[in-house]
Amino acid sequence: MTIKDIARLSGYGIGTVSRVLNNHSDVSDKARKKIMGVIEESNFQPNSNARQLKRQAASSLSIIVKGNQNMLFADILEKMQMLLSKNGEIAEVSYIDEDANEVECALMLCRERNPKGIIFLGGNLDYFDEFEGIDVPCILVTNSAGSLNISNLSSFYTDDEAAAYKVGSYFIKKGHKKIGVVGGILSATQISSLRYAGCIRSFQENNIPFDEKKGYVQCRFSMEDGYQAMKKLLKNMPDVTAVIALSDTIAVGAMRAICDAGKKVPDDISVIGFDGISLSNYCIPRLTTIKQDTEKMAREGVELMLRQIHYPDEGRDVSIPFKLLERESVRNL
Amino acid sequence: MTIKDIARLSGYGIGTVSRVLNNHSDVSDKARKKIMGVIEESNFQPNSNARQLKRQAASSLSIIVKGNQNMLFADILEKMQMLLSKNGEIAEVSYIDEDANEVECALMLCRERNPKGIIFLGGNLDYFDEFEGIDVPCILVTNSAGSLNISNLSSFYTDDEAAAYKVGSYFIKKGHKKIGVVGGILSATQISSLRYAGCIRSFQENNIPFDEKKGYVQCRFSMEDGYQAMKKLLKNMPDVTAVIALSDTIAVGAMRAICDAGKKVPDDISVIGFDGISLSNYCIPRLTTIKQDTEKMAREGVELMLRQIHYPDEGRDVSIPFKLLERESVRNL
DNA sequence: CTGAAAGCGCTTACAG
DNA sequence: CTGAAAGCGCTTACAG
Repeated sequence: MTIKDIARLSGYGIGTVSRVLNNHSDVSDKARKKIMGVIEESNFQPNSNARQLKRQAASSLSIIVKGNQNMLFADILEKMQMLLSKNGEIAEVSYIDEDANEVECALMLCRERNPKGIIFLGGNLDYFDEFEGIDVPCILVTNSAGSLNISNLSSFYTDDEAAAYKVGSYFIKKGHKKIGVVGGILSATQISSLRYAGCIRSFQENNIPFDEKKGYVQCRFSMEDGYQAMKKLLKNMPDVTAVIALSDTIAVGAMRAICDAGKKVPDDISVIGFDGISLSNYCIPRLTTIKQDTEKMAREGVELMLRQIHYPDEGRDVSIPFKLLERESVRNL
Repeated sequence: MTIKDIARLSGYGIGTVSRVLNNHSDVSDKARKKIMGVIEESNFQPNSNARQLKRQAASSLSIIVKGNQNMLFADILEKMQMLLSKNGEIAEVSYIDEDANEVECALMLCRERNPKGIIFLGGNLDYFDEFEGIDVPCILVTNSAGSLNISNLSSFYTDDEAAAYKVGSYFIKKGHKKIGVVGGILSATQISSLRYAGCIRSFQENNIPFDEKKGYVQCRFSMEDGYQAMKKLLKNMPDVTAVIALSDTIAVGAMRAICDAGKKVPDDISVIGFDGISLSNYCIPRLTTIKQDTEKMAREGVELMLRQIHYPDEGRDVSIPFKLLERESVRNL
């Protein structure tokens, strides 16, 4: 069933059918009615490849999410889609692996789907040197792209270094001196490096001794990895009293490992996570964590995108305030 | 940059360029080399809309996932993608809302992307009466489509009724008599209805009194909803000793609510979940749950899809055995 | 082995 | 308000 069939069936030309399909105003009511009838009856749906090919015009937005299982991104995505649909925009979302190249993915999207704009949930700055092929407005969320200085690339991010510094300082203020860090593979993700750097700075400024070899166990962002990393940390530092987990997911795994080692959170070991995903408020004990303001990231990101679609604009690089949520997983020493 | 430019730049015709692009054998080495050089140099990428429009031939598989935050589906998806890529197949995945119409989505995909086959992760049988427009092989996972009798629709599922029956009976065998059920909105999801029916059957066969009005609190599949539902159940049935949560996510919320009410799992109240997602093994206490065999679902689903792509075949409706994982959230009464 | 041409299903000036 | 026609960027018989 093609537009030709509809034209034949309705007795009009394909041009008129196309106009009806695209809601143009210059069609007689009679023609519109007749054609609509045939379309509905035959359940016709225009071929979107032909449509895209012809109009070369952008139809929707694209969102690229790094990681299938990332609960933080799932949260932001949900909020963004709500805002977008409230503004009459549709977004196609593509999930890629946590380590995959998002810019390559964006390039492909540009060719195939021709989006009006692209939102990246998570990103690795290393990949962005191929960015020149992309000329629609882009927004990167949770990472800063400020250092790249690309005019059609904005970013909304949490200051991870400062957040981690706050976590470290908080532990120290609570009297902790034997602090360990689990999670994040430094070479792979900027977020980990930034958070780790913040931890280190807090230790140094407060003269807290820290043995990088023993006190820091790298791992991927999953519960199982957090679990294994914590077990290792417990071996490296049997007297550890406070653990900074570089994400909530890792923290949940770490708390389980602490429990399995016969210790209690926070009585024996205190734990703080990052992100503030929903789970952090339902685990037992409730996790003290850095809450990223996903609400604000989603809102400001979408607003800027909507604006830029219409009026090309300078890129922005906006740090979104975070908050340390004090809950049940930390005790005073 | 189009195929025409490449033809001009290389001194060959567009037909030859196209043949090189599609790896046809009937091209001279000289031409291939020259053209490849130009392609690489100019970083040319064929327009996939034109390609799709022309060849009308299926290129990849599609996977439709119902729910962004569904950790069970994320797990199955990951396994399927691994298997698919091992077999040289690529799958495009589309996420839709937990309540959205997956058949509508599939129909759109068929028009736009022309997939070789479609895999549904989750599905609502009510939507499948519009299925006739789809004629590629389809696989539905975690639901049974057997009752539909559609020849190009197979399903791999857990027998939810039997699983719930087993959970109910297990509690009863452990001496529990005051049993509550949280989660799942019966009118919205078949899975909930099936699981609930299994619970009821176990109660009836064992003469356990059950007041549907008080003992069953419906809720959506999230921790927050599980939390609220459990609070309500606690009010309805202050003497409840065992809770069947219709998913692990709900169970985690429920355990938190129990804890906030000053009670302990499993000492005061036992909890069992469904699905066996990763989290169920890291929460405190570890959750006793029905483990769906995602490994097997993924493997058998992908295998059948691969076979059907090549040799059209009858649909199958296969129940995948589940397992009750006995962990730490249940006690003997 | 190669090129010229038809055609995939649409949209949109253009002419009436 | 409407139709005939050009053309989006490809692929693939067809003819050589």
